[in-house]
Amino acid sequence: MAPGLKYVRFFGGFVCGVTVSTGACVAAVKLYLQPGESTQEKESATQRLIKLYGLPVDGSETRYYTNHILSYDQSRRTPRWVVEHLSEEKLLGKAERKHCKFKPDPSIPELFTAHNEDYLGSGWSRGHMAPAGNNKFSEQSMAETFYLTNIVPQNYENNAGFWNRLEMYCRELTERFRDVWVISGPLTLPQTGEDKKKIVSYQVIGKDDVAVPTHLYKVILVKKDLSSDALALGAFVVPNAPIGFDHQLKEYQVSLTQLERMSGLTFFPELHKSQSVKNLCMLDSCELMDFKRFTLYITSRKVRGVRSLAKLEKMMTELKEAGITPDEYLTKMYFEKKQELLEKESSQVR
DNA sequence: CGGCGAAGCTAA
DNA sequence: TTAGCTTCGCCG
Repeated sequence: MAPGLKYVRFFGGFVCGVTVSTGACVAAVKLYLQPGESTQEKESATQRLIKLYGLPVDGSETRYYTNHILSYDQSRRTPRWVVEHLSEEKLLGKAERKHCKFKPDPSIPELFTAHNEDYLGSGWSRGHMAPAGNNKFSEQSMAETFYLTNIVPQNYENNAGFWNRLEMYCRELTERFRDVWVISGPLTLPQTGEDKKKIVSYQVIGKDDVAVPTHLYKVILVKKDLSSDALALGAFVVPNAPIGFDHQLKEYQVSLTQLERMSGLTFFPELHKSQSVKNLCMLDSCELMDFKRFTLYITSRKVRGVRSLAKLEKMMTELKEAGITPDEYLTKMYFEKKQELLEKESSQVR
């Protein structure tokens, strides 16, 4: 392939691709034309550099998807931040994650993208920043959350456990607030050694050296209704490690300023400090599902997808052995599934 | 809900 | 024969 052609594809792919970032295109063109707009007779060496060869590009421009927005870190092969909006309506649909596949984001140049092979067998799971479960209303938007631009290497237990319950809490907030905005992303925080020196170190995985974050953050901003300006905000920094039911979400709350200092990001630049923003954990509970409720929820999800009568009975037995009594919802689902499987299995035998 | 990996199938 | 995809079963 000719270098010239490769450059064109590269430029087009990542400034003006799927991301619909017309703003970034305009900005890039403007910058490029600036030296030409100069009325000076003699161009400076700097202007010639810009005109002839251009300045470095970091690929961090804002990328727009159907239901999330993100900035990508081409060096770490993970997002820097991912923004999404949640509402009750968006959680109602029927889109299913089983129809989705993790895949490289087609708008990212091959040189800078992560691949599934980086994650598989690495000891780390592929953790969504904008969760699939927030996109029940649209197969398209759910599929887009499986692009690896929205994924970070995440501890299995954390992903399926504490972080999962935090995502559930965000969805629950839509029951009490008209608008819920969430910003999520990875952090590689300095750690103090025995000698008191602070060192930033993080694992990288796969051929693409995908950075494993030490922590994950989530900023939650809620607005009660259309008439009121009242806002509440919570910022959380969670270790990328197993976190049991003996820990509370509030243990991981930090001030927005603290998180901004850690991340190098300004999260709501137009939200003036003067405007009154309440502490989310004062206005709302900030309590995640406890063990019993969580187990009941997970079991009901498993019952929904179970294939054999034997497995169904086994699941219910194990639940009771754990000292958990099925609630009304699970009981109803159990009997429905039992009836369905009885009909199916009897028809197969004959 | 959040994931993984082995088995099985298909196409080149 | 093998790579690549789908199906299936598994776990927290």
